[in-house]
Amino acid sequence: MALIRERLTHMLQRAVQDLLRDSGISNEQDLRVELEIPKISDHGDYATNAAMVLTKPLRRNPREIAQAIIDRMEGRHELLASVEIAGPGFINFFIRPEAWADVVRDIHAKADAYGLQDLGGGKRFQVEFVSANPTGPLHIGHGRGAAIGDVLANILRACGYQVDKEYYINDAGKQMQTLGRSLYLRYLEALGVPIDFPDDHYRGDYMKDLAREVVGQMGDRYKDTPEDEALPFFTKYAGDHILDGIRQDLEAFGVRHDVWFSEQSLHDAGEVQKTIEALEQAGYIYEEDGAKWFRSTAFGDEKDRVVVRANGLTTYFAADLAYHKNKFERDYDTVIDVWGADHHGYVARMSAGIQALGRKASDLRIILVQLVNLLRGGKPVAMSTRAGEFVTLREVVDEVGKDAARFIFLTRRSDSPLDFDLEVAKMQSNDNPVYYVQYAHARLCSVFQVAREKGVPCSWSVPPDLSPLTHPKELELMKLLGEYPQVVAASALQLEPHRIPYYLNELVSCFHSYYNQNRILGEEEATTQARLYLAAAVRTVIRNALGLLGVDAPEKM
RNA sequence: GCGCCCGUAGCUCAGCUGGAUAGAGCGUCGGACUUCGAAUCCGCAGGCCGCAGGUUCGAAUCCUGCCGGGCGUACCA
Repeated sequence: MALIRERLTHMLQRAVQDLLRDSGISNEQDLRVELEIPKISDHGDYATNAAMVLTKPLRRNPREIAQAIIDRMEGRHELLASVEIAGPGFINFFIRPEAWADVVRDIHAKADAYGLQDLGGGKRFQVEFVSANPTGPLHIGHGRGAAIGDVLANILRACGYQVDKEYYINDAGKQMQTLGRSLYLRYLEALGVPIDFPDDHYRGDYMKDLAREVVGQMGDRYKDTPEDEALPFFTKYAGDHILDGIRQDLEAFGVRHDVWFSEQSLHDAGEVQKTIEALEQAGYIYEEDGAKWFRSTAFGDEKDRVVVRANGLTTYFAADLAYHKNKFERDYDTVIDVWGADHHGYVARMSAGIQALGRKASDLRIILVQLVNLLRGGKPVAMSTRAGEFVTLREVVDEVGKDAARFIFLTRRSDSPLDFDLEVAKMQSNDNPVYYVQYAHARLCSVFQVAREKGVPCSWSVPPDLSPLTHPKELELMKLLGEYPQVVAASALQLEPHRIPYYLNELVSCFHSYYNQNRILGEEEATTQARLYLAAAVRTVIRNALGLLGVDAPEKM
């Protein structure tokens, strides 16, 4: 049973195509025919700009065109109560009220699968996100990236893409040496050896904790070992344990990556060298001042970039090129990178890189996540990684909760900076948008609980008669429920997870309003049955949408 | 200097890749619980969509130039 929007879209498209063909016009590609829900209910349940868009190719008055389109919409009387031509040439469609019930039956039939669809055709996507250096705990900025990447992947999966979530571990290079040495020094310090701790080492308290841990396990075994011999142990220990902590923090935040990819493994397998050779063969490498340069300007970058320094060492960018080459060799159709916006300067060169390696620019999509300003009571909280003064993601999750933190991160466009005030997040807990949504779910569960206690039937093998659903709020609810798949699809195509929380808010707001005006239980039996059936559909959609967001849908709160 | 992002209600932000009279939450003020959960609902107030041009039937949305804020501009990782 096709949904309202689909049926209407289909009908409209056929009419437009017929009209174009009859006018002797070949298929126009870039016709922006849209079917939207007007802001004002007087403008119909749906409206289209089709006639206005056709003004140019047809060279006719939009209102005339509108009438021609309507005349060509076959079978419209089954679905439409009326059609109007309005304003500059909008066509406003008024759906027969009883048709909306199809949406509710459809939701019951699909249940958990309502909202799932096949846009991707099984195409393989990879979403790489967080990828924080394993040199310290995750902070709140990582949390935002984690929420966005995780949910984006969920949404894409819901749309029929085959998606892997990946974390790139920067476990190579000088920083790891520095990390190991930081731990080594803290270790000695914990054993009472006087040390001089350099400014450019990792100063955070977590290193002291880790050092105490080593002392607990190893005692003074490395106290008299020469630094050169001791360092490999400390480097590995620090890297492993910090990464482990990151994994646990992500877990507590509801994020689980499918693949943890080591940068070091690229070096070990010689892939960095191979990548440079591949670029050389493609003619994009030249030498200058003793270094090897990648000609990224050939693809619109501002300047060329060094891949091998004069001292013979490869740059981080070279490893990143190898990494992306590797991604595509793993047969991903599209690769999505979620980066902090402070890395935006790297977009052009990375795009150049994959193009030089033979991929289309559109095969790599980079989402820039703006920074998070952490506040406490309106005042900025100092965030310095070097000095070790920062609030970790874990602390935030412990303080405000996983659900609230995720929801706050997701209820903003990623390219908009975000103020995250801990005090406000806690103080507001009752007015927090996430509780607003969760409350609706709990409320619905409660209604069903009461219904069961009263012996009112509330599970159906056959849909009840839905004709009692005539209240304006009921029609509005059904209309909104019917839009859910469309919202998920748009969210996937635009890579914009924030649309889901906004939709949820709208749906839930409508439900709360409805609930306050009407009783579900205790009405005449047919009415109660129809309303319960609708309520169950609302609950399903809330639960499905929250599921995409990785936010719990509690039955009680 | 150059590049990217952002300027929408007092505050925080949406505005669906050009549509009709620009929305929501918070905050202010005033209302609604003997009845399914008041963590809710209803109402009032609040705007030259940063400024100025341009594109067209139509601009918060697209283009150009300014103003203001953030970030970035390594043979660092």
